[in-house]
Amino acid sequence: MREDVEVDEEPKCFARWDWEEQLPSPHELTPLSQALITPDLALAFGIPSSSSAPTTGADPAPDDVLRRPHSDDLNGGRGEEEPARTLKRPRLVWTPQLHKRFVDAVAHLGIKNAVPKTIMQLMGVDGLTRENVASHLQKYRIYLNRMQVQGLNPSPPSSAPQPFLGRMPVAALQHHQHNTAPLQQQQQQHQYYHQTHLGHFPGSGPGFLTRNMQPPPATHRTMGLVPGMGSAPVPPRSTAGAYVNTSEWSGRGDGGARRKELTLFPTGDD
DNA sequence: CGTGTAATAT
DNA sequence: AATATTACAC
Repeated sequence: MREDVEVDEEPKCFARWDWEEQLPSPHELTPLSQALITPDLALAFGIPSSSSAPTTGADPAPDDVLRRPHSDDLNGGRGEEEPARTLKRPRLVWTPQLHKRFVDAVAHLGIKNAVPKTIMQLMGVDGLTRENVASHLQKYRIYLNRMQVQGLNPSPPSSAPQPFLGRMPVAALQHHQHNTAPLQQQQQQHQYYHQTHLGHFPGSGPGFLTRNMQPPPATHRTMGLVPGMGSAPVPPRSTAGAYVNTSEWSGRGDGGARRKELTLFPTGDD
């Protein structure tokens, strides 16, 4: 009597995420998304507060970057193209830069006020969902607790504190420290994506950076940096770009479980 | 409806 | 292993 337990295979309906096609009109989305942040705070973080884009005519047509070059049909020109709107996004890769922004946001909000939605808004990284932040926040809290307990615990045996993301030099246990960073301004949300099947890069040992290193050389523009300007102020915040990468978890004995990952690039000063 | 937490899934 | 997803309580 053995019931064959059917493991629901994940439908091959990924390969695209409509978040680049169906959304990013900053003024189109629900206005309540940005109402929870005080303009002061938003300004400090360089978040585009509402639809004010008085950028001195720097980006008249932001949509072109968002459009998907139809030339990416590695499919051969057939098959899946309208798999409904139930597409799964690739897993988010929490790069140190992205995590930095997360920690910054949490630190500036104060642990008490740091809730997923607000954190997400403060981070100002588009493509980032509330679930992403919530999941990360959960892990982050566990990490903070570990550190607290560890400090109060006489655990003598050389037990090195387990890092959060490889290294986590940032302590955000303190409450709101008002830090008004002299940010200049921001620009529109420019998403740069690049689909690739790079597998993994060589030359990396065990560690979280095994798979999220620098993006392929094709993905390092539209970072909002002023071209060769010594007086270039702070690079505009919000989103710099994103790319998709296929990586694997356990490369040995597991059969190579590969999945798509989404790596977002916040413009980091770090 | 949004959040916190634990359990579970991929 | 790192994230996602779910279930449930609040």
